[in-house]
Amino acid sequence: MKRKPTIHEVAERAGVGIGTVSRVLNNHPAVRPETRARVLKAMEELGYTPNPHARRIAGGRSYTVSVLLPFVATEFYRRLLEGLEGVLLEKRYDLALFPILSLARLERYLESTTLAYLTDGLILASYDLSERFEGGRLPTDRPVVLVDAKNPQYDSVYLDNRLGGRMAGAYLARFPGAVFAIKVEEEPDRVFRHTVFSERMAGFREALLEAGRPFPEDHLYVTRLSPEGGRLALRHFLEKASPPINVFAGADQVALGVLEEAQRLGLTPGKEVRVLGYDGHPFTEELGLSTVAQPVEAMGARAAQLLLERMQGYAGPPRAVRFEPTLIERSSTAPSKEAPYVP
Amino acid sequence: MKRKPTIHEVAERAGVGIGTVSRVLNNHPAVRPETRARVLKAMEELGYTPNPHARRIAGGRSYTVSVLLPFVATEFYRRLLEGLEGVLLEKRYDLALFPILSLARLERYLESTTLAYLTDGLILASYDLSERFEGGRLPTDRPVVLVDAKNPQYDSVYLDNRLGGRMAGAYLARFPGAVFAIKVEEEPDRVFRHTVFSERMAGFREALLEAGRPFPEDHLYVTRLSPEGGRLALRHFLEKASPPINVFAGADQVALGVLEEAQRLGLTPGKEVRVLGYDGHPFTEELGLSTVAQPVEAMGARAAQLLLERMQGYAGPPRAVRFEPTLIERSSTAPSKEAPYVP
DNA sequence: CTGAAAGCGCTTACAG
DNA sequence: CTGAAAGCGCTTACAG
Repeated sequence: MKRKPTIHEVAERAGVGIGTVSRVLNNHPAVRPETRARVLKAMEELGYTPNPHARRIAGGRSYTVSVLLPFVATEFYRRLLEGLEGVLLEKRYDLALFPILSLARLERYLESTTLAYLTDGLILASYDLSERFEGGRLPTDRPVVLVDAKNPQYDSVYLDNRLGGRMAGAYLARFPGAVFAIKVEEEPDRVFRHTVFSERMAGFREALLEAGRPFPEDHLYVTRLSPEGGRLALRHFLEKASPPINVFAGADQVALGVLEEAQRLGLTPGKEVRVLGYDGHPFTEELGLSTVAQPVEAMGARAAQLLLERMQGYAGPPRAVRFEPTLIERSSTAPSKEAPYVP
Repeated sequence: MKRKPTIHEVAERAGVGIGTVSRVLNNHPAVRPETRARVLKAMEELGYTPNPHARRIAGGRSYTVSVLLPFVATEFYRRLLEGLEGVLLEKRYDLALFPILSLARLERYLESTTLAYLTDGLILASYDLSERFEGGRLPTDRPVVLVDAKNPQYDSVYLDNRLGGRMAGAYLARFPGAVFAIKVEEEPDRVFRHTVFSERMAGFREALLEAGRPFPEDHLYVTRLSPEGGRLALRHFLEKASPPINVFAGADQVALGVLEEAQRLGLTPGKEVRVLGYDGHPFTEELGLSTVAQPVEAMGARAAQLLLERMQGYAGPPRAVRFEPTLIERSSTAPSKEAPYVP
């Protein structure tokens, strides 16, 4: 395999100095359009791509951003990364992912030796770090943006999960039949714990209360995040009440299992068993699963923008960007078009 | 926050040239022990740590290794990384983790722009890549080592899962009562599919056959990898046969659910329900869960060694290192000490 | 608008 | 065994 072309070869081919090549690389305005075009062409022909290590050494920027995220494999993080990547790649930034498998690892990430620390900025997903670090601040001088989490010390992009829970409660309260809910359990051994599931459930209870609908304790089923948890939950609920019943599944993954089990039992979703998910993941559409949708990609994109601004020197106070969920009604709660939902 | 110290400051403090500092950094033999000691002391006092970007630029090595692994959060990968880190950190190499969320991402990892590609070597975990890339080779000129996977083109470290399945089958065949098994389903949308669960089950069936024990089709329950899957499985099995029954759970995670459900139903593990897991994860010990244990940490360590050799220039033919599992008998299959298992 | 030069933090022959 | 120098692939004032 032959060596990667360098800036020198590009310069030679384009008939310019290496400084000029560097300028087009960095979108410096002081380059004549024709010159720029020639350089771009040379890069194209050579298959040139800049060496981030050299950029880091020379200019102090490596054009890569670290994303620290929980080591849980869900559609949520897939979508979040899509949102982040969308805006970052466009600005020619690269992402380095750092799944947090343990606290020791997180700390190592933040040590100065590791590459993670040597990137230009950090996105921290889903963790409330205030309890873990002194003063709630990460030991880094790089800009940091939180997403799916909130902290007064950093720019944060988050969803109002309590509102989402309230929407779910108000919606299901309209229907006849008992109301049930599934709460996703936080893993006890998870390095950091996030509170999204509790928040959803708190909002849900509030809304039911306001609607005057009873919600006895044994109408709540707690399980880990898995479709099988949803299956077990539905079996449990059917021992408590007869159809029609209404189930707020707390997460689309779990709602999927409720649908699977309903089908196995010959119960019609949207009729005998109304199921409402949470997340708005792509797969809900083809399943006809009603859901409280989070604009995950948009949240990721926004977080990336905030970080970009910080990396470009913005030094204002921490910003908190709040997103709201949307309830999407599909056949799992409303088989017919007769009664479209109007909040 | 003040700037990181550089090699120059270390040199000055130690009263030597920067070349000498670099030599002790790289364990070059031609350094007088006293000089080395002085330099080390200066580094210590300054809190010096070398800049990997500069090292990469200057010497062609960044002392970081990329680990590409599936984005599935299991104890298995946690242990694997421990094994890898153990030997790599000792040799002053750093790890960069690249969870493979999608095929597009894998390909981007391997493009020359990204940091992943710019590390010194690659560890690829659990994926059989022969179907995905032309000629079964990754588009990189860095050394590559596979772990928990096997490919004739690369150094591979793998477990004999078929043997593990056979051991499980031969072991459970000794007991009275019907034999059941849980097969973990491969996620259809997983970028690459690994075959470990099928291999285990194939070995299991073989051993039962050889032992003359029947294994009807409906004694196999298929589920995703989750404790809840194990709970559903046990309920299913108990509709097919009365205790005592024997369950090969295929994975410790799933076996955990079988134990949970047995407890819920008031059935005694090791007596009414014998449960055998697979993986040998740490949590099995305190649960008293019998399991077919994989030496995951050792596999990781071995893979790291192979990669280290390659990075140091070893150019021999691909090596395949096979590991064997061990059956650990605990109370979930043998409540008393009366009949210790001797294969 | 552009080139030549200095410098980023290292490594590595080259001399001594 | 060790220092001084050249060079890795870039960026960025500095002159023009």
